[in-house]
Amino acid sequence: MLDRKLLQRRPEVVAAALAGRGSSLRVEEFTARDERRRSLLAQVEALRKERNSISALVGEKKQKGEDASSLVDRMSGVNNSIRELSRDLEEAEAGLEAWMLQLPNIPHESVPPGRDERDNPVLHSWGTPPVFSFPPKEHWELAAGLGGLDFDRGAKLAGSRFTLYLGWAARLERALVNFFLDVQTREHGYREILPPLMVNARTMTGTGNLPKFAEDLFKIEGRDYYLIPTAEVPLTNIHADEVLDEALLPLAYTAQTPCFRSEAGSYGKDTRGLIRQHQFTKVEMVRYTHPDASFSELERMRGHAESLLQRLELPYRVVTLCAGDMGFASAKTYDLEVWLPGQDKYREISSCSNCGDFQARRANLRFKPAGGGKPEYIHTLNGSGLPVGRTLVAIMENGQREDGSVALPKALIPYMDGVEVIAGAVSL
RNA sequence: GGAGAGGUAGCGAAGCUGGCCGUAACGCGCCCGACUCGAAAUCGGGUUGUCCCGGAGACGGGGCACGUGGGUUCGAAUCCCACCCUCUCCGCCA
Repeated sequence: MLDRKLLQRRPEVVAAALAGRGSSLRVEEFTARDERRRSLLAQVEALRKERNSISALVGEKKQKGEDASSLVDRMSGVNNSIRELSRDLEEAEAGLEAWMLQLPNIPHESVPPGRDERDNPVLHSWGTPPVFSFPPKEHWELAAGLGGLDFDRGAKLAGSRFTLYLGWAARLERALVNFFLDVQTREHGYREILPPLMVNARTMTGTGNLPKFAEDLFKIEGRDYYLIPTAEVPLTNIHADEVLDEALLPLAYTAQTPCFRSEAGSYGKDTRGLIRQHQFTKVEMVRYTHPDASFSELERMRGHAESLLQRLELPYRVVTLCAGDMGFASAKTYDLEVWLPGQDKYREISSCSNCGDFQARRANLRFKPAGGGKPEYIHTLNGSGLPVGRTLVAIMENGQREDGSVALPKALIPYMDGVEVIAGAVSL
């Protein structure tokens, strides 16, 4: 949610930002709605003031035992007006609120302009894509020889975009989760959280997943429960409606959770393999920071994600998302793209965003400044560190050998009971 | 699911025979000051949020908020109804 004051005082700033994002919302609509709301509010408040003073007079008279019936008569007229105008005011407020919830965040000034992913500049690259003496396979082709990933039975059990992991693949999934959490908690200072996997609409609204993106979510029928599409949702809402001491900042949380996504808009995309699933495991990072620190904290958090890829010896590059390609709630986003030899291209594996105060306004996340003063909105950041399925894909494709086996990164071997190579004969 | 208790400021807690008690008693915490070489202890003072109007600003005027939403009433933290959540006991359950 954007600051109403900003929309009131500098509508041109918001208009320019919306245009840069390719949004069709028009700021003039805010102005019209807000003016109507404020005019109604002024009327209602004046009437309420009158009601309060009459009511006080009635109280005095009654206490003295005097007759107050003329005042009581006058009050019924005032009350009727209040009732009518309040109804209009409520409608105006609700309409404005609904409109505001549709507004995306404003890109930070350092965000490059652009329409879509083709306009995302590469910040830097790490590692060298491996050279193979044979045509590298995609991960699902490798899995056909190695077992471990049973796409057919996943589909039988649940449907398309569900996969059954067996043996080494299930074990590798668990190894990656443990590896990621160990690094994040021991070395990067994150506190491990195990949040609910279902949350209510209020929580989904806090992060910006509702009301606009209901289509992307799985909802429990007949109940106010939604399956989380990422741990960002519960982690960012942990302190909703709280006022934290400034001394607590920055807070850093991590959690590994299944993520559930309907993938409603992606029919036909990535239909084979693990790249795009309805359910996948992800380790997420969330940071709550002082407003002055959020952009430096974004760099730090991106470093945490990069560190994981480096330890896994996976070549990647970092791109800065252009204004037109950024997510709804983000003020600035870096994507980490890992090299996939089977696809012969870089594919997104981590997204690190600074949402500024956008989510904090929705979720009512504030801190009390150390020197005293009014509560201020916290800045929230989130990043994947890392999604487990896509990491498993990258490990398979980058570590593949001519015989169809897969050499594991050294960092994972302790987590795999010393197994160094996944081959057909491996039994885990 | 059944029975009972409760949801008030950052935290704890009073108020709940309806009207100067909601800038909300009292306690803790926090901030400023005194004492001290300094600190602790002690003493004095301060400390809700939000929205609207006016003002460059210090600030001034007003509305709202006692879990949420309704209702009764001239007037509701206080009475009534529904719902949500927490705690205790019972039942059921991994």
